[in-house]
Amino acid sequence: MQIGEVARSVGLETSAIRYYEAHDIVPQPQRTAAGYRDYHDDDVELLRFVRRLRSLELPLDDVREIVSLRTDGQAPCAQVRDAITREATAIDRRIEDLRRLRDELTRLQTAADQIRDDWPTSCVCHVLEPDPSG
Amino acid sequence: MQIGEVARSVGLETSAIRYYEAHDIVPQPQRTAAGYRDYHDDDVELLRFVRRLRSLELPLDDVREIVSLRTDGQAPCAQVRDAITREATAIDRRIEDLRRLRDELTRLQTAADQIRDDWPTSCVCHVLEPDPSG
DNA sequence: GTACGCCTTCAACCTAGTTGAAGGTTATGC
DNA sequence: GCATAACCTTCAACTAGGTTGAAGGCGTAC
Repeated sequence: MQIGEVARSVGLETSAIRYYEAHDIVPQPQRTAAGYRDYHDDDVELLRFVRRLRSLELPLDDVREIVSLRTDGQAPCAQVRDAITREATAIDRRIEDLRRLRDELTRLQTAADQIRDDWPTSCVCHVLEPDPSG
Repeated sequence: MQIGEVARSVGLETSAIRYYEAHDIVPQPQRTAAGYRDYHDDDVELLRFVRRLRSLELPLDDVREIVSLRTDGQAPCAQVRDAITREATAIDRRIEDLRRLRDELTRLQTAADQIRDDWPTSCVCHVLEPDPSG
């Protein structure tokens, strides 16, 4: 199976697959006589697994560890569990940050709408002056 | 005023200030005879303004445009308004994505907790198998 | 004179790939 | 037998927004 077909089947770009190989996320596949990558079903399954882990936005370092356990025949359950917990915590933090930021942008938009009525005697940028974080 | 003092005053790293200068976000400050950057009050104000825009996570390209209008003596209100609107939209999308992702991680954690009771006959990684997005 | 803390530039590194150049391979049609 | 298209190969450079580190100069105090 050529890389393009694998890519379409798994839902990755060929460049991403080569990238994973170059960065030791997945092992190197066999090659044809012409030097083309030649993937077997197991390789495709592994790439599908990687795509799944990345779809959870797990960092590649975590993915590398998990995949290496799996290809060693060990169950990477504990590592997957830990990685998911870490990622969930990080996402909670990020959502909270973004929510605060979104509220601030809304406040600025509201203030800007009011200021527009005074145009051109006032400027929306004055609204930016008070920086709460220092 | 030396760069270190400016950095402490404004709340930026010295490396970030040099980065902004190198990438034409802010104009180059004067130099002392020894080649040290020498900032005036206006420069510091401008850097504070940049920090404020970045605290809203506006992209540097937007910041560059807004700052260049301001240093030309024009009111960058319209651009600030547009940039804030774009950023708010992007943040809404990102929050929605993260929320979905967070829900999926929660589901996985729940499933993992149930599977742990069956250990070692089952593996949390089986929970990963169904990939909803293809 | 030397120790410390500041400053300088430049290059490399970070994440997770994407894009493009230059060139080799395979299949199809004529 | 050859053109053409659609694959594939490697390698380098680019993305965003900086941070980190090396190698060296400057300023002041002891």
